Amino acid sequence: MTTTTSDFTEEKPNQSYIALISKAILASEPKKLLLCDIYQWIMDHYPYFKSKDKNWRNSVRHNLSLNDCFIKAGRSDNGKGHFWAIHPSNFHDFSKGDYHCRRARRRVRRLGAQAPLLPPHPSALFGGHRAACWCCPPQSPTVTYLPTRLYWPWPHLQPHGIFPLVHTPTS
DNA sequence: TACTAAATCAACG
DNA sequence: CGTTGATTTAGTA
Repeated sequence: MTTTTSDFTEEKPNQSYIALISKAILASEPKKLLLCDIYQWIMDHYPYFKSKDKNWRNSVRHNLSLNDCFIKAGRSDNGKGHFWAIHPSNFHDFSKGDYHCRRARRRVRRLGAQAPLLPPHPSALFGGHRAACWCCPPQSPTVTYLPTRLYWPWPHLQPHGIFPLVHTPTS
C-alpha cells in the first residue's frame, strides 16, 4: 500500500528516554550499542523521532551521561565512540520492563539519596573469581558495593551469555 | 503546596 | 561524542 499516511504528526511516545535507550540496548545481541545505533533503533521503532528536529539526540546523550544505569562498555573499533550497556544493577529490572532508575544520577547527587549498588549474584566461581550474571536477579545481600559505575566493574567476570570484557577505568 | 523524576535547552572540551 | 549545568515541566505526596 502507499505510505501516503506518512505520519507527519506522530505522537511522541510516552516513554522515558531511559526506557527507549534501554530497549534499544537490550534488543541488541551483545546487549551493548554505539550511540549512533541507539539513535537508529529509536528512529526505526518510533517514527516520531524521524523528524527533522534532532534535539532528542541531545537528550539521549544527556541520559547516557547522567544516569548511572548506563555504563560504557568498551570502545568501538573505529573511533565511533563507546559502546553503551546497562549497568548490572539495573539489568534485571530493565529486562522486565521496569525502567525506573532508582539509583543516583552521576554528579547530581543528594545526601542520602544514593541507593546502595547491588552486587552481582555469585552464581558460580570461575578461576577464583565470582561470576556475575546480568540475566539473573541478585541474590546476595551480603556484598554492599560495586567498584565503579562507569564501566563494567568486573573485568574478570563474564555475565550469563557472551559479553566482551571491558577495560577497567584508570582513576 | 512542596518534592522529585524526567525533559529540555545549551555551553563546553 | 560525552559531561555537565540550568531551567522547566509533569507527576505525585
